[in-house]
Amino acid sequence: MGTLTRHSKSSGSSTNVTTLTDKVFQILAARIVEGLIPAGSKISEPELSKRLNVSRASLREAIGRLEACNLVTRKANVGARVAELSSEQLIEIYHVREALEGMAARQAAVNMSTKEVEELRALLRHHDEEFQKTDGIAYYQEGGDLDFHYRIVQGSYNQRLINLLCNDLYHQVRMYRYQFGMTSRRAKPALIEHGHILDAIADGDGEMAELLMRRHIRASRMNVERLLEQGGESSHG
Amino acid sequence: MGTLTRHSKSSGSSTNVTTLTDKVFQILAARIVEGLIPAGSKISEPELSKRLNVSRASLREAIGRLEACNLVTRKANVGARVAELSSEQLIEIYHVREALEGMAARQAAVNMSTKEVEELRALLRHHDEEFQKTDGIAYYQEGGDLDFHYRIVQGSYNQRLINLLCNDLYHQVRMYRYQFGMTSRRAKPALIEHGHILDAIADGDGEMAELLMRRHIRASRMNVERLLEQGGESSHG
DNA sequence: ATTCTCAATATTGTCGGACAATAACGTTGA
DNA sequence: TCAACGTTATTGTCCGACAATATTGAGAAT
Repeated sequence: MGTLTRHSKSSGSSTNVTTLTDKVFQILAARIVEGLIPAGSKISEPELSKRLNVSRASLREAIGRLEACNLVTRKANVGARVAELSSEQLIEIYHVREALEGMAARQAAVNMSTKEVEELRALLRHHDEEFQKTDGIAYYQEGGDLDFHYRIVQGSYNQRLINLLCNDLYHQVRMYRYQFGMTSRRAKPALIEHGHILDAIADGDGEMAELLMRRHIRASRMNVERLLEQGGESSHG
Repeated sequence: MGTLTRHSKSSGSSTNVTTLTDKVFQILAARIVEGLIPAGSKISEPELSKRLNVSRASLREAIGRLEACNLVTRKANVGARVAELSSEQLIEIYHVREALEGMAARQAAVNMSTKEVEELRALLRHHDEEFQKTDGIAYYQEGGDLDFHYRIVQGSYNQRLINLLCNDLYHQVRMYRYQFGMTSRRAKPALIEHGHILDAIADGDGEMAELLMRRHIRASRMNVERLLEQGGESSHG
């Protein structure tokens, strides 16, 4: 197990994963994000290439892309290690998200179709029902929240923005969630805020959409900062 | 010429360029940015590896990084081409810069040292003198403007922000400037705006710094949009 | 025993060659 | 003219090799 069937024709998979390097990248990215490969651990090229049954060349290209996504760090002649996640970096990412997703919301207000807005509204309704049913115990989150943000970003129709957020930052956001799984008591307020953001987008009010999105992410960041102060200097220096 | 002396010990070079792949990347990035390799042209691995005197493996890793910087685009089994620059993409980049550099200015207002602020002020004075001397003919720009923005970004001390802007976007910004060399009639207003941004930063007023920086970049974008409408649907579809 | 030095070892960076899969191209045939 | 086909070139991938460097461990000096 854990081995790649070489030259398999990506049978019915999801995204357009064509080359072997793509597959290796996706597999490793998933494992890193989900913590299956622990943070800080070394990535040995000889070992991994054997375990995945791919050549070192392909593996190295995949590692290169992991580095571009900040999922691993590399030092020349030493090798790659799974990225360590400090709380400082987490905060940095929140600041970047605030800026980038704020702009995404602004552009989504202009560029999203009414159909897309409707679908997103339906999604929020669904999330709300889920939330009522499980009564805040089981979180709609872990996908739900990111799903909303993801769609807003897509709705900006700004390809640069989409790449930055969906190909780079979201990997890391998910990684952080897996690590210290702070699903926050903010599930309900977040849901409400999502609704207001969507309202502004439906109105075509880009300025308001950006303002609300930024406030939303800022609140999330401050919540995390609070938790970090209180709870744990557990394992990150 | 154009050949790499293999295994040369990076004698007294500037940045920490250690591996061969690093050098190849830098060389190609520079050539692409400066238009020495024309936009849209194919990047042939056999040819380039011969001309640069490096192996295909090293070259491919370098190309991978170029792709991560959006300097080339790649299609599986087809190869890499130097990124085409449409006016739409240029506008997209401006939007991203507005968001990102606005945030950078906000954080710079908090994190820049008084010494750094002083140096930046001196730089602006120098730019102003240059501008007076050449009386708006020769532009202080092409470096001057980017230099200012670059320092603000550095002053944010947000590593994520720094990476995004300095490693990815600025390459492309410079590329666009080389291509349609729009040095804008906005040199003087830009200088004044830079001053005001710096004032806000010196005051530690992050909100104002962000607002001014965003307005500054927005004005630049609108200027470009105007030029694009007027001047040229020359060579980008 | 602790620390320093230096040699043995393992890993990375880089090379060259090889081959399959695919795309680009030119030729032939209708 | 245009479509089907075979040829060719390029990319994706593999393997094996070696130099440069980092890491480790053993032995020597204090």
